[in-house]
Amino acid sequence: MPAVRLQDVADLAGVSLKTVSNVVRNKPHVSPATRKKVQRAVDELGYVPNMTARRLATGRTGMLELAFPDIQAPYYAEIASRMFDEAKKYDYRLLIEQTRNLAENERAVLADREQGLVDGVIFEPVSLETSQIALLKGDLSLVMLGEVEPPLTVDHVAIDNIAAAKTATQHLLDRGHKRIAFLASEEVNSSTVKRRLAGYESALREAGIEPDPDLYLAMEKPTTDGAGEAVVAALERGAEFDGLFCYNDMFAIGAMRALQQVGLQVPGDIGVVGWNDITMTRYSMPSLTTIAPDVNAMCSTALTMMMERIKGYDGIGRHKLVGYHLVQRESTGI
Amino acid sequence: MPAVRLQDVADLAGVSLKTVSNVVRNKPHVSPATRKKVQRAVDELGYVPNMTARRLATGRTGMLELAFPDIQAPYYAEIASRMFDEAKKYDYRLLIEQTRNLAENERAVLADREQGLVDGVIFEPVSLETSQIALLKGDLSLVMLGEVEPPLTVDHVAIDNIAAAKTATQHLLDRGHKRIAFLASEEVNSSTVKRRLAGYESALREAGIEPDPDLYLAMEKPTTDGAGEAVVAALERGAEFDGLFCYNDMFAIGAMRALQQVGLQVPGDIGVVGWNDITMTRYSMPSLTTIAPDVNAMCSTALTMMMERIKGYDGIGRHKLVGYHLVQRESTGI
DNA sequence: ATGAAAGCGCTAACAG
DNA sequence: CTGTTAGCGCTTTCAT
Repeated sequence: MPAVRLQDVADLAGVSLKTVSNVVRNKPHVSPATRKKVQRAVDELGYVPNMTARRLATGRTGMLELAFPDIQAPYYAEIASRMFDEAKKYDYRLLIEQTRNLAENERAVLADREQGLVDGVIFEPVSLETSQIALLKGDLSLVMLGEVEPPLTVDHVAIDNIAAAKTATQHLLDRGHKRIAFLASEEVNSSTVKRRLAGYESALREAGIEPDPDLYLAMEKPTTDGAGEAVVAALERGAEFDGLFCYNDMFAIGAMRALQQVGLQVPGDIGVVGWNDITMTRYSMPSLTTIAPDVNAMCSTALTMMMERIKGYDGIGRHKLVGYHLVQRESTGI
Repeated sequence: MPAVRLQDVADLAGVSLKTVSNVVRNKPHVSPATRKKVQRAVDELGYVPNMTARRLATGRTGMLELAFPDIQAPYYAEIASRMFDEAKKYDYRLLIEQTRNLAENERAVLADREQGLVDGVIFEPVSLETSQIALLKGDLSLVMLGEVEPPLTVDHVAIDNIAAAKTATQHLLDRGHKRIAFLASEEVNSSTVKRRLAGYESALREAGIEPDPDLYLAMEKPTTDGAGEAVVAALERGAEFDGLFCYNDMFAIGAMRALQQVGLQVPGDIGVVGWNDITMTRYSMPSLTTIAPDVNAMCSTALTMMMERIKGYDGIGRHKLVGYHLVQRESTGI
């Protein structure tokens, strides 16, 4: 079954190669009669265009890269899923690349594009610094996701982390919790942690509460287990809190499990809030109150900007914020 | 920054295009001196090979497609993650395609390959029938995952679902549970459901228990919520059971949540076993006993077979089984 | 409206 | 060990 080529179809239809090409790509300048004749030959031979050849000729790959830490993290899986759908709208396919939080891999993401594999990269870096990104970017069409400060030339979409963190903390305050702890790992993404911490502190101060450094629960390991361990360690060293705001949902789930294991009730003794609204937050015991970023808007905004870049827009980097809301569930009462 | 080509490097280094090509691809037949000279030119110009052109010339894309229902399902996310790593070993990249359980999409997976985008497809179908797969396959390098009966020409890797279901049921029996229910949705993948049901019934019969049709809990919707609803419905119609074997972990988590919500204890009143050993099973309340397929072996076996197919092996389809084991957690007592 | 010819950048015979 | 010559299959001027 040696691949059938444009020429084969042209021969069978008795027209030139060019005409077949026009028919296949639905270009104008072909008479209906010719079109029909060619179409029949295409069907008969089962012709399918060779994308690689088309790419070489057009210089367009029809492929976008989505690079983030880890496809196994539910939040990223959700982003991937949405991006797949969004890319399809523009007739683009998505190539996923996992950085595993390694600066080395993040660097490779920006360098790889020269391989001509993709037309653009949508990238959520966690380790790479702004200066490095600017350095490596070159003329790559790049859109960044998340909180890392992008270089001036790079488009960027995120949610307002400070405001959202404030919302989460305020919710805990509203529910009557007074001593609220903040659980995070600097290892994940320190600039984002800083923003959420700022929002958390700001909410406390507005309520007349001075943030207690003792209630900043830093995790040793940026994992679900690490979250549980950090909470238990805090309890053991005598830290007292009745509210817990977690950097992400998995940390919150790990923390809730650890709390319940040492006999504390959620939300009875401690109210817990997570971040991301991953699917599992609806099924954890108790279900988890969380900050839900508008992932749909994030993905569609990113793709829109990407398409503009690909089409040639070469202006200064645009910084867009998308919405979020707090979803209240059992972990903060009902 | 107009892309620098092989010829540009050749000009600068003062050698032929072919020699540069040899240096870039680390081929032999190049003197160390020349190699060094060329390398310097490559570095100076920042030359990076154009993959598209290379593909067109070699006919090899260096890309594999992984097609399955849904990247957001934790089990598939795990498979994807492992496959990414495994593919990298062979210098292949992975293109993910979600079928969303639609036969139409599954058909497209098998047809798309002609686009020449990928060298092979690793495919977990749930809706497509064997005959259709055989029809559409053509000369595509294909390896199938999961329980669908593959055509004679197609390679296939799976775990022994009947034996594993038997193991799960036996475990419940061993823990003293007598009336064990089976929770599944025919909609997910009916042939797999049948196999697991067979294993479940076989374990019961060996224990001298006649399977009670009343304890086959069929879900209306193949979702986590659907699992909870099915369990509650069964309880309401008076079904009595003290053990529950679930088609997958998410269903088990949904079921456990529903059971606890109506005041039943897990494992006190009802022992629960899931399937897949997704990460969340370690953090659910209670943590979930589950069947853990050897995903690593599955992925490496699939890739090995794929590489053989790509290299030209054209024999009959090979059917490989990989291992599994039962991981005991709190949902069946400690 | 259709056809002929010239590449896209690279690899792969085949000479030298 | 190095250089020359054809393509890979498609798109795209430029004629016709």
